[in-house]
This record gives sequence, structure tokens and C-alpha cells, in this order.
Amino acid sequence: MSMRVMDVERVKDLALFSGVSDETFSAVTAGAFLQKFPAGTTLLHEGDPVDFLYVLLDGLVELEGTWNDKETTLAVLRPVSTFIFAAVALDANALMSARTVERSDILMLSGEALRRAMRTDPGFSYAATLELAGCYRGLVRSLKNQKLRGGAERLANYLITQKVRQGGADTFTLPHEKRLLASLLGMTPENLSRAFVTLTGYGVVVNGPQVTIARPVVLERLAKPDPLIDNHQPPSAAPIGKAERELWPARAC
Amino acid sequence: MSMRVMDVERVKDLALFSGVSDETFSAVTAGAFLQKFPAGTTLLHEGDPVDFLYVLLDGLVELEGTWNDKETTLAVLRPVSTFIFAAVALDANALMSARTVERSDILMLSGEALRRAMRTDPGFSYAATLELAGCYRGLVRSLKNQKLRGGAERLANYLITQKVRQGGADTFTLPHEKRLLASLLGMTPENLSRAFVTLTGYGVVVNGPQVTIARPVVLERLAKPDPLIDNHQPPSAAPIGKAERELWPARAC
DNA sequence: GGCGTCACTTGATCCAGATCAAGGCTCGGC
DNA sequence: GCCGAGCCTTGATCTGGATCAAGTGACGCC
Repeated sequence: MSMRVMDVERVKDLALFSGVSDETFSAVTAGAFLQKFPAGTTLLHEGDPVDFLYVLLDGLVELEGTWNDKETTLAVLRPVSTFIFAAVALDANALMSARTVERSDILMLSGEALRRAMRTDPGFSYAATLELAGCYRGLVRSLKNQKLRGGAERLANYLITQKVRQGGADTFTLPHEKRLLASLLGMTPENLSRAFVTLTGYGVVVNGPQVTIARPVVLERLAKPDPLIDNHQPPSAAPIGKAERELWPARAC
Repeated sequence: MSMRVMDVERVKDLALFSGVSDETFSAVTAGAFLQKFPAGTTLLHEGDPVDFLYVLLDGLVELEGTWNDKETTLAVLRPVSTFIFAAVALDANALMSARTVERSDILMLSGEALRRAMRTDPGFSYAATLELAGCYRGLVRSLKNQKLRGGAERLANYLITQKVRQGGADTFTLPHEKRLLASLLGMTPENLSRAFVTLTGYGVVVNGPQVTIARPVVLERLAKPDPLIDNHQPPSAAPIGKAERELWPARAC
């Protein structure tokens, strides 16, 4: 199934394709699929060879890792995002699985064509470098978050980040199930519940998926957000790549 | 202080500079410094703007992250490695500090010149993409290791990896202080001691920095090493980039 | 040679988080 | 409308790891 004109435009606007020539762009999108997947579909299993670069155009996707019958969520992606780009670039096997959380529109671009484009189009391989550098720094943040903070602190910072990303209002809604949030934050669902109870003492009120931060100053005193771990990028109209997200606030978008 | 001919050769052999044109290479190395640092020198502090790409030619370097007066080791690098390449590519601030663990020879390449080279030399930006993709995957492995395994399991896998990297003999030497290893593995020095005691029951004998794995099969039954987390790359004569390391064993080096 | 420093170890205790168990709730299907 | 499944919460208990405290041994310095 091929892409509609509207979808082509959305892809063209990706940071990854910003400096790309028209020839390269059509070469890369020529053999592309646009597919709709229901919630809970595994797009790609850990260890599998990776034939496509995936672009999430609509919906919600989880990246997860497994070992010894345990699993953990490494990231939750919202549109518009690319994923497993590193494996595509290296033509290597996936280190994590990808699963749709909601019904999602996903564009699949031939890995072979992308690697060829990276070798021939300097604008594209430059953009690819920036994209990967942004992804890398996102992971550094995750690792620091995981190793340096306790559960309640991770949750507090997650809530502050969500608040900013959703526009800054004191009340906002969690973007997905708490079970998934627990896995992302590296704790059990039971402990996430208890962490929410703890934050009650810092002015956090929870009502199902609705969260309100009644006393932001008090919560921040607990959370101690840090620009070297948390990326408080506000929402923006333009679709944004991992690189620009990393560069904020150093550069305008 | 400029580079000796021998050092130029070592840099030229880096995977990062494999497909690079001679002009680009001299442009990048023109304003380069080669410096020797004593042990314990902080090369770069978290949050600082990054003006140089660092290349560790000899010695040992630790990358660490800090939050709220706690600190943790994110990686320990051996020669020949580049570091903070992502920050250089994006012209962003460092997310981690870099410290020499031993006396080290470090080459510093102008970030400005490298970014220019990335924009003009397609061979270089292609190699940069591969390098960053390799670094990215290394971090994915670290994060899975941290979130999915317990302390004793992380230590067991670390030991198995060291054994392989050092040539496969049952007895090998830890490459640095245990205090640093503890921080890398995400535990306190006290708990690392106890984890070593635990592994005694699985055939691990410790004598200062000397470790011998007396019953590899038993230890592996505990460690459950996994190619999607652990990178059991054997040593090799040629200097190797983060990309090739990731590709092993899929491709010959 | 004596002494201070620092890495490492060991023991005792404490705490965060995991696990086990149970109950309430929503929601979709029949 | 009833029922079952799955998510979420709460409570009780257990355990891995952190913290506190003390002791040992290696090494460098005076």
C-alpha cells in the first residue's frame, strides 16, 4: 500500500530528510509501505534482522528489551518519530522489540535504500548523524535517570516533563497506561501506585489518568530536575527530530 | 603541541576516518592537540560546552554522570576510542564528565573543523553515522543490563566479557580499581565485594586484581549471557570503531 | 622504619523496592 | 444486565542493595 500525498509531506518534513535531495527522497520512498496496525502488534522482535526503518506517523509505539523472562520498556514513542535507525544504519539485528500501544500508522522504508542513500547523498548522511547523535544523548539521559535517581524521583521528574510537553497546564493526562509507565520508569506497577501516593504529600493529585500538580514548587524541590537528564522541551507545531530536541534551548526550532 | 608521525597513523586508522579524503583529514588534524594527562584529570565537566572531539590513544578514561551529589560511571574507555562525539556533532553541551583513570595520551580535534568536515565530506559523515550508531547500541545494551539484571548477574557477565576480551584464558586481570567497577556496574563498593563472594560459589576465585573463572559452565548458567546485551568481541590487532564492534560477528573486521 | 592514606573487606542494620495476595473498578462481550 | 478479563490499588511480607561502622593490608611519604 503506497503513501498518500499528505503522508509524503509529513515524511518530507522529518528532520532526518531535511537536507536531502529530491532524487534521494524519491529513491528512498519508492519502495515504502504505509501500514496501519492495531494496538498490541509486535512490529519487530528483539534479535530479528532489520529490513526497514520505521516511521511512526500516528499512534503510540513502545520499545522494549527482554532478558531471562523479564522485560522492560526502553522508550515510548509518539508521532512523528523514527525508530531502530541505528540497526538499519549498521544493517544489524534489533536490540529491542517494537510494539504498538495504540492503533498506529507506520511507514516502512527500505533499509537497503536508506543505506545506499547514506553513502551517496551527503545531506542525508549529515542529517542521519545529527539524528543518531540526538538519540544517543536521549539514551545517556535515560541511563543517568535510571542509575542516579530513586523511583519517586523518577516519577516526579516524569510528571514535570509531561506537564511541560503538554503545554504547561497544572492538570494533564497520562499518555498511556500506568502499567507501561511503571515499566518505562523501571519499577513494578505496585510500586508505581505507591510512588503516586508518596507524591500526594508533594501536591500531586491523581484521578485515573488525570494528574494535577497543585504545588509545582514543592514537587520540584523533590524532583530536582536537571537539564543534563531531563529534556523539558515544550511542544511545537513543526515536527521535530531527535537532534533538534537535544539542541533545545540552544537553538531555535 | 603537534602530533608525531606515528600518532597521525594511529588516528588515520580509526574507523571514524576510514572513508575520509586526504584533504578532509588534514583539515581536521591541522589544529589538533596531542596532550598527555596524569591520572585523575578531569578533561571535561558535565554541562560544559564541547569544543573538541577527544581521542584516547593511550591510557584509560572514565565517563561519569552526576545528579544530586551522587555520581555514577557510564563507561570506561580503552584505547583507541573517541568520546563525546555526539555532543561535538550537535555542538551541544556535554551530558557527562570525562576523567583520566590512568596517565593518558589524548588527541583533541577541533569540533568546528569536524562539523565542517561532516557537512562537506560524504565519506566522513557516513563513517560518523556508523560510529554513532555503534555508540547508540552500546548504550542500549547498558540500559538493558542495568534494568533487567541484578548485581551478581551484572558482575558475572562483566567477568565473562573481560575473559573473552583479554584472550579467553581462565585467569585475567581486572583493568582498573574495583571501586570504579562498582560504579560502572551500578552498585556500591561494599556490594561489589559481596557479589564477588557470591560468585565464589560459582567457581570464581579472586586474588586482588587477578580473577580466575574455574568453572566457566557453572558461571554461565548464572550469568545467562545474551548477545543482545553483552558484546563478546574478542581482541583484534586492528583498532576498531564502535560500529565494527557492534557488527561482530556479523561481519569480518 | 613508622605512619597516614586509601582501597578493600566484613559485619550489622536499615530501607527501597519486589513479590505475593486480595479486593475494587472499568469495560467489553454475550 | 450479567460476567469475565484486565488494570489498578492496597496490604503484608521478603529480599537485594544501601548505609553505617570497623578492621585489614598495601603503598607512599616523612
